[in-house]
Amino acid sequence: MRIGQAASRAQLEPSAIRFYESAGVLPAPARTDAGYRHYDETGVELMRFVRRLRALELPLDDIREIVRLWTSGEAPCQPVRDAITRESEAVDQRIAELTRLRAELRSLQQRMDLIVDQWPQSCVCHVIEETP
Amino acid sequence: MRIGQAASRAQLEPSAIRFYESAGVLPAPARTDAGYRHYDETGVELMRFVRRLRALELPLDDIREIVRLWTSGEAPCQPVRDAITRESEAVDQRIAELTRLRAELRSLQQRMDLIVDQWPQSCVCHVIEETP
DNA sequence: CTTGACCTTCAAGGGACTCGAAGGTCTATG
DNA sequence: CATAGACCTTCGAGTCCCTTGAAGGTCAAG
Repeated sequence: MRIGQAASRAQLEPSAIRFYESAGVLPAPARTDAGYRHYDETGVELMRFVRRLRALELPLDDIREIVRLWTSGEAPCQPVRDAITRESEAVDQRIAELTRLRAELRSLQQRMDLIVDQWPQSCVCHVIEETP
Repeated sequence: MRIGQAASRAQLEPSAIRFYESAGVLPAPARTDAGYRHYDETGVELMRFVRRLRALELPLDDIREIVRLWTSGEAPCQPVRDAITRESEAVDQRIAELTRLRAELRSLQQRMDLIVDQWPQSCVCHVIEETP
């Protein structure tokens, strides 16, 4: 099948597939006489595998290595576990950051609403200037 | 003062200041005879203002507009409130996404640990292949 | 006079793609 | 058989927010 159908079956964009190929994540497929990429079931399976790993927001560098082992017949279990561990920690950190940020934004909103209620004409921006 | 001192007083990198200037966020400062950028207190204050808005992870496009009003004497209160509202919603959404992702990652980790405990030699990657 | 710290500009890189342009191919229909 | 329209190709540039590096100029202290 050609890239469009492979893409829709793997739930990826054709542009993403071409990008993964150019980035060395997916192997270069066979070509038809006209130069069209030609994929088989295995190719689509590999795309799905990549999509699932990307859905976990693993970096492409990790996925490339995992796919390399996978396609060379070696089980990439340990790299997968390691990548998931790293990603898990990164996600925890980012959630903590965003939680702090959300509190900060909420507090700013409340203070600005308060000021607008009390002195409708006054400027509200100085609340930004308080924090160091 | 020159860019280095301004940067350390505003808690920004010199490269960031140059970038903000090139991006039209900070105004171009005066120059010494040798071509060095020369900043005064107002310049540093503006840098601090920008840093605080960036610490809220507001996009530079919003900050550029806010700074434009600010430096033209107009109070940018409403744009600031709007930008903070947008950012607040974006942060809420991202936290929700990451929370789902964290649950997914935790679940994968647990299932993989379980498999490794029970069948130490078996491949663990097929847990990735279950999800659609 | 030299050393070292600071400054200048410009170009490139990172991450993970998407989009557009210019052009080739395939298929169904009139 | 011609042609419309859907699909494919490559390549380059754009997104976002800076950082890093190269090549070179300036300044103060020793």
